Amino acid sequence: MTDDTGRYDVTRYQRPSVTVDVVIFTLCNQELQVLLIQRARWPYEGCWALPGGFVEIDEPLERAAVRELEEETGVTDVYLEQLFTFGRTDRDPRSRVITVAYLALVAAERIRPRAGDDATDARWWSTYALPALAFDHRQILDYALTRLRYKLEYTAVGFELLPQEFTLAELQGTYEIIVGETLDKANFRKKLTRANVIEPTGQFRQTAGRPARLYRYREDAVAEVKARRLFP
Amino acid sequence: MTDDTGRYDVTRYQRPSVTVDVVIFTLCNQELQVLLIQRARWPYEGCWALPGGFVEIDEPLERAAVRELEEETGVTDVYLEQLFTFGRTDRDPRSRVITVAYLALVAAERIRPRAGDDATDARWWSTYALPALAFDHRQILDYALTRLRYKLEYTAVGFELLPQEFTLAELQGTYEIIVGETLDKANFRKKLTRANVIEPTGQFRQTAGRPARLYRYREDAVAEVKARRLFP
DNA sequence: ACAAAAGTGTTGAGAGTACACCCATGC
DNA sequence: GCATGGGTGTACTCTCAACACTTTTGT
Repeated sequence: MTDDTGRYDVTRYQRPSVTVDVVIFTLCNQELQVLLIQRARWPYEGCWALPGGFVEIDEPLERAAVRELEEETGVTDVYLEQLFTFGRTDRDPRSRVITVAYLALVAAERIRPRAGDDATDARWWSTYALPALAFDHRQILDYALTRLRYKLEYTAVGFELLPQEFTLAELQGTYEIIVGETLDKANFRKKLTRANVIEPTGQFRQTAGRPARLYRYREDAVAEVKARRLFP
Repeated sequence: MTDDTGRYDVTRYQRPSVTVDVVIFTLCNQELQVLLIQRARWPYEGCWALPGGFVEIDEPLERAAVRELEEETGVTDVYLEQLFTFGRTDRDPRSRVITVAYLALVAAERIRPRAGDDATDARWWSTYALPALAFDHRQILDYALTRLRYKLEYTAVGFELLPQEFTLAELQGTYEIIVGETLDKANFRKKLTRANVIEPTGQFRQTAGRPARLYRYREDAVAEVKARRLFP
């Protein structure tokens, strides 16, 4: 620490503002969607932005992220992961603002649509057709997308976007949507079986054809699938 | 952003201090070592800590990390990667301090030993025999170690700890020291060959036995070895 | 019976692992 | 020649990817 020399102390420094921004993904209409809110005032008035806000002085970072997430979606207890801290000096025209970005995954049916309780417009956008974003939020979103795709390759994180019980076809569809390529049914199933991260519930779901066995995520499964990547 | 509702503005918030802390690893005496500095004053007076310091108000985050690194080791242009941002409210007894942790890898012979230019004691410690650390620095260091070991499995980052030219035995030794297990010589070589990240320089190094071929890192190599993990 | 969707088996190619062996140098 | 360390070949196993196939339901 620079102040170990005795030449500086904590109060001598101008302090930056610190915010959290949360990239909230969900799966809806066969699309990966992200929640954006429309800014009501300068700067970037009318522009869409990631949900986020200032970190309170007595609030842990992650709790700030959880709070923002809850304010916008009404859900708590979802997958939340710190992504990266963005600290360019010119990223906010008002003053020096450092933002800690988080990645959240929410199953579509868990979202309680928020009554627009503070006149701020908020809606889900397809990640394939995004509007212009405020600040460096486009960069943050791209980073989040890259991380999500990458993470899907070697962890079981895809379950977080599905309901508690799901069929293998639904899970495969999730993966296909996110990574943007089709996967072989048989091989996908074999890998999941070997990874040992899901278990059948014993229930079935009616379909147009043969009923599909329902699975759930194994609570005792290791989040990190050590063995190999889950898809090609 | 919470202030989009119009109820808040930037100046309304008490701001935390923001620091960077850098976990600087090197390889020396067949050990993975980390650079620590001894604190001269309260809090944690006399205690060892990671090098770090406050982020200037007009200074990008990464530049602050580079600056700290240069102050302590005299080197620039080394491998530097943002690790994680630690934001517990009680991590610094002086006030709310959020720290952005960075991971740096420096080849031992690049280090210009710094004359103790500001009476602060600084030295390298083996990661196997660490002293008590100030703040939450032990947690940060453990996180850095985990990340380094993990990253070594699927990237070529190990080269950063070696001189520009190295033998395969030296490279294997690096990996063995960091992951803490012995590797099969033949298989290690085959994997590196397939990964296509190194090339022979044409030079040789004298040894007690047959001279060893020298290699260098391929500039055009992709940092991320997509194919497979580099070791079992 | 047929369509639709679930679910399985087979096969060849390549990667991982273990271990034995050969090669070049100094003394 | 022999010790020393660098460097290679081989054989067995496992995983991967592709693709054809069987099973169970509704109509």
